[in-house]
Amino acid sequence: MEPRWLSDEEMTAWVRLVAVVELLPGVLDGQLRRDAGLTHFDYLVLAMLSEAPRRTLRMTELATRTNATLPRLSHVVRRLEERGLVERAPCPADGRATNARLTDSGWATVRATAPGHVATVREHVLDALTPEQVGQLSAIAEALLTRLDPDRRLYVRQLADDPGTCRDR
Amino acid sequence: MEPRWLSDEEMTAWVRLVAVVELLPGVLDGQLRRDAGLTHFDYLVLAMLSEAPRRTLRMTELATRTNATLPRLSHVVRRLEERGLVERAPCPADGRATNARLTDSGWATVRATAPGHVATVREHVLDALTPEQVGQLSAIAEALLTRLDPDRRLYVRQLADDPGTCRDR
DNA sequence: TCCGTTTCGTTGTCTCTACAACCATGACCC
DNA sequence: GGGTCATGGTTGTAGAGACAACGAAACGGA
Repeated sequence: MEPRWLSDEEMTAWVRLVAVVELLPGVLDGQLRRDAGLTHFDYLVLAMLSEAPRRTLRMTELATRTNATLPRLSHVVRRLEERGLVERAPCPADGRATNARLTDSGWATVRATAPGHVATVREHVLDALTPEQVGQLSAIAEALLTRLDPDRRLYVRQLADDPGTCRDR
Repeated sequence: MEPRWLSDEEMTAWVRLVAVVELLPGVLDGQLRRDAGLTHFDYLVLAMLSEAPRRTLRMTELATRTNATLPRLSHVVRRLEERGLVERAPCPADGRATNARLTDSGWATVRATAPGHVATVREHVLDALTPEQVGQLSAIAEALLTRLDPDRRLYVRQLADDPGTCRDR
């Protein structure tokens, strides 16, 4: 059962996409590590918390918003907690759940780090594209995510009424 | 020095791109690991060798074509050699250089693995896009690579007369 | 109430990657 | 020839992710 092979156009697009996927994390990690001792994933965790009400999210919700598995997030949050950037506390309403909260120190770190990070994103990604291409990229990435994450469990969604935090009943 | 912030369109595109970059490697690694015990990067190394004349490339050239650093490649090739998929031999023409060569076993592995890998690429990436979007993706990725790898040292290029292999003088 | 199942999260182990240090060879130049 | 520098590659080690196993709390019937 031979599969449908790739056309030249498809092969070119695929090779380039693979190269981007291989190189982009290194660029992001490099800048953040030099400037703040953070992984890009660390930054993502802190950023998601910083945007949440009370700077607090449940681990599961945080994993969803950072496209991560729970074990991975657990390790990362433990390390961030050891550095004083995040706190963990059991959820009063659900004994199984844990709330992660951004500390003042973590908040300060995010604020100090964001400008450099945004500059890097501009320099290496957005400013390389025309406004039209930014729109195309958005649509393409959205289409890919429907295949990469069919259940739509991951990546950001509307937050209308669910704060994602575990509070008192 | 506040940086230029991101517009809504830019932010959306960026968030989605980050999600793709986060999820795609897992999908590729997962299928290849289950079916062949290979990392996607392992597969890339084997595939590049399989397309080279005499199934042989110098380590530096192989690193270029796989978008990898030399230390990383060195570790990977050592492990592939331990599994009998690749051989290393000093280059007769340049005492510093090492030629990596795909063994018959490695060749068989590539041939056996390629169909499943291509099917995965189709299913999770290319078939999610219209032909027009494939072209857009190609152009966008090309534009990004000029920023991510300004020296153009990495990723595939024309192979006109340079075989990339170190042979006898 | 009791038992089975699901959900939530942590931990241990193994593999892989990044980074820096290192060694050997070749190239250049006086 | 003998410095000096550049190039090609390997190795050691420390850190981060994948995966599986585990435990604890909630839920859902019988």
